[in-house]
Amino acid sequence: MPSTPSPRRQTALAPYGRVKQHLKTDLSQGRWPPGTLMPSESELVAQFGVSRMTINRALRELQSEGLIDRVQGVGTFAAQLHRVSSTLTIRDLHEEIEARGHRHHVEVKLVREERASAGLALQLGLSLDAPVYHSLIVHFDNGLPLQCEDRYVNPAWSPNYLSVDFSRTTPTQHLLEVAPWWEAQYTIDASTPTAQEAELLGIQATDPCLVLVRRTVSHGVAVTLARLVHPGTRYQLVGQFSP
Amino acid sequence: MPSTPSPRRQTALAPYGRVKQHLKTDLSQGRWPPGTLMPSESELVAQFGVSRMTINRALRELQSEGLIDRVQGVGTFAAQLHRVSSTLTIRDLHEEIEARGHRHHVEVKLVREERASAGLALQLGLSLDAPVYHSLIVHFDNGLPLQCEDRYVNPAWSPNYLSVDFSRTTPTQHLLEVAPWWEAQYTIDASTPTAQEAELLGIQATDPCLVLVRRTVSHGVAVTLARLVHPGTRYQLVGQFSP
DNA sequence: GCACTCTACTTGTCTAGACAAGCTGACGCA
DNA sequence: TGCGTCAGCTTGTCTAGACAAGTAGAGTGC
Repeated sequence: MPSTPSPRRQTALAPYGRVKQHLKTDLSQGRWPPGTLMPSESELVAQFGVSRMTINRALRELQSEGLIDRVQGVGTFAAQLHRVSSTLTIRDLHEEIEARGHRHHVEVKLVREERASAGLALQLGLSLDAPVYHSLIVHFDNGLPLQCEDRYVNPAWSPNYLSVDFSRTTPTQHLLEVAPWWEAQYTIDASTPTAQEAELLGIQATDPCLVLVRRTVSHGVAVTLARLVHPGTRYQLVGQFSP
Repeated sequence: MPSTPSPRRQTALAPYGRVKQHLKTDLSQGRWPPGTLMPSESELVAQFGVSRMTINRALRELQSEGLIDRVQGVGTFAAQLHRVSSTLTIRDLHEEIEARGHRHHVEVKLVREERASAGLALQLGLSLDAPVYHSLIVHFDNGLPLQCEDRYVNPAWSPNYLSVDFSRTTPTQHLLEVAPWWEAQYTIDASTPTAQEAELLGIQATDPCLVLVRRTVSHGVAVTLARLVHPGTRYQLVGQFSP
């Protein structure tokens, strides 16, 4: 996201940055309540003594940050702030654990070819009973099970998925290489683990778990469907946002 | 976020949009692997036959989307894609339920002034035993308890918090009015509810819950600390992202 | 009252040129 | 060899002007 740019340590901000900063401050102090018409570009040109392109860039970036709404032919308005969206960073678990200075290792419980069930075929865009790769891997943080990764992979994307050494490369890393470009939808909820998951994670079947289900699509073709189960007591998603 | 803009239904994209689209396509097809040097602005000017400002805008937006890295004096590089960040939209529960066409109502269990405990004082930036407002509200979706909202509010931000009619205005809405500008940190995890929460939500004390703890800060001053507990079987966070 | 047109204003975008700032490598000198 | 200088590249930004496209309101004619 285009944040107020290159601070230029101690030095004056670039003009467009000054304009942005000024408007941001005013907005945050309640001048122009949400929905209010703000000054037009030409008014700001006069006020700041810069060219219209400079004003325009400042306003365009504020718009991309969701702070203002602009309507061609009408004007610029302070944004309604009801939507609350946040960036949530989900890093590859291996990186995340190493970044914490902990030791990461995995146990590969299963890597094999299976036949797609009806639901799975639908999710991955395969035909019924088509071959599909299935892996079941448990990730450990300093020897403690942290994630149970149950993953189905579309063989079209990774024909050699079955022969990857997952003790060296996590499936996420591998798939990022074969499909560096993708989109994903995910759901997060809390539920209890399956009996197998409970056993693999070394927890009780009644212990709450944070379950993240993620479906990844690349160029319109499904790549993988993953169910990531974390013991609720050991794992937390963190993030931050502003309106 | 600045996505490829104004589609101009069926019409040709604006030149800067064409450049963006072209580069995006090439990037997604693996020309310029991550870290590779991409064409310079002047090369792109020659290639696309547009002015440098137009190329610059396209590149600047691609950069703000995290697709490329640019270094002054050196060049433009295809971005490393290991970081996976996503936008997660958390709307006001009232809006969310109404948007689903469901009926939303609340039961206010508690609204009162209390004295800040040590931990709470620290989180809200108050002194020990300072007055703090505490509300406990249960939100219902079509009559089914969906969220238990346990909230502490800094009286400095909302002196009349105790007299707000929360059956008409949710605390979120109210606080958005008194502090329209804020930042928040949150954690999401799965755990079991407290005995009180289980009772309020009509679930077993062993049922997994999705717990969202959010601390909101405005102008450097803590506004509120909220613990939102959802029955895991009834609530799901959804989102999507691309690298 | 109603529909139309026309004008003034808004944002959206592009251009050609300019200067600043930062990096790299070649060159020349001690 | 080692070091400093400098040319030539890069991106970062600003400018003044231009035209396009969209909107709202005033005025006009029926």
